[in-house]
Amino acid sequence: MVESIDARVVRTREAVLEAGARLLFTEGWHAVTHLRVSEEAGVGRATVYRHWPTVEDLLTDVLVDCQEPWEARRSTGDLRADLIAELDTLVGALQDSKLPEIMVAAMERAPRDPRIRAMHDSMTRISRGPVWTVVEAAIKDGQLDAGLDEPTAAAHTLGPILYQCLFNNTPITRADIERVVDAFFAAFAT
Amino acid sequence: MVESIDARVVRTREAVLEAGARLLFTEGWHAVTHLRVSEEAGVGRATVYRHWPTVEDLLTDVLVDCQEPWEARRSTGDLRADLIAELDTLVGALQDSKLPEIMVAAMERAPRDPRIRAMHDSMTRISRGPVWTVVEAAIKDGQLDAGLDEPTAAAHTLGPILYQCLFNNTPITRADIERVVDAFFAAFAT
DNA sequence: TCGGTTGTGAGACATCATGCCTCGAAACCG
DNA sequence: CGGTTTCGAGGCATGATGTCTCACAACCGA
Repeated sequence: MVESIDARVVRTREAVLEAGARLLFTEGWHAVTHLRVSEEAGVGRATVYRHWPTVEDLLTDVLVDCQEPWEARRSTGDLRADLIAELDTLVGALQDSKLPEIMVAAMERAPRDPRIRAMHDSMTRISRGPVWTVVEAAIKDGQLDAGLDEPTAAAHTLGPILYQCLFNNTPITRADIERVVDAFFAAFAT
Repeated sequence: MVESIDARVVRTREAVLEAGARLLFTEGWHAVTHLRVSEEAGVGRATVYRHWPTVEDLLTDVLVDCQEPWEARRSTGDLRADLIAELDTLVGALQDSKLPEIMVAAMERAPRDPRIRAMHDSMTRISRGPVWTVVEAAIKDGQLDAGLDEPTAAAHTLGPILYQCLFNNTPITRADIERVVDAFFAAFAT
């Protein structure tokens, strides 16, 4: 038997989460406060507090709400092409959104809030998954070193890309991605 | 002709910057506020405001103050050993201080504050320098690909290490460092 | 040594964001 | 339609922040 939920609650949650996501992805994490979100959503400030007592509650829901499962694309059998394609997708997501800022903000707050840490871990896992799918298959095929595990594979593929994005602060080109993939193969191909 | 500076000013600046650094490296960025710093330094709150109107002013000075030039150690001629040694130093600094938190905090605030961005760039350059010194020498020796530039070399050495530190959140062992260095050589040795 | 100058500490004060609460009104569900 | 629940508006307490004043002590230069 399904609990029926008050239509007002549905409307409120929808409006607030939508406004929260808009604020998060356009102005960034710091803009997501009860006050700003309530204004943006056209909702009473107290109402936002009622549903999400803390900003972390709110942000958690906002992020869960917009984490559509990011599945790995179908393998073409060409290991190099597959890996490049996956990293390309990731880079695309990094380039045209506030994703880096959100990741960094989550990273910064993770040590002080278990829910944020959970979100950060979840984001890490999601970004890592597709790469690992490809790599894992290649290991089974005997094309890559069987000693590779998921964190290590991620560190050697996502690591350089994220470094360039977060520290070098330069746009990531197709050539950059190919260099990363080729370096990865040079190091771990059997 | 040198401007003589009031001894009281010197004392205050010294005490405050020292307290700021202590707070920054033990409790982290978020702990550095005018109030906390003034208490720690045994100085009036208004005095801190007088010298550093904003927290960013304060943090900038604190960080500039503790960025002793981080010079590369003397090359032993053994490329692999030299690179491992440099990365080892970096990892040591990462492990037993709040450095990761500071880097992340700077990263998060950089887009919204030019001074913080400058600090972040400066930290990036400082961390990158020793590695590049080693790599540059190896390129001149013909041991490494002449196409390597500083950002790329950093991405492929510091990138995986920082990824492990910031995303995997696992301690970095000597073996991890060696794997990174070996992967780097496998990819870029001539 | 001394006197004018200047930094300091203590604290008052206004402001703002936050979190909590209450209330009447409106919308909802059965 | 009627009891229940949510909503919006706004009040209130709190704590952090930034500014200001003022008496005092330390400083510097003569």
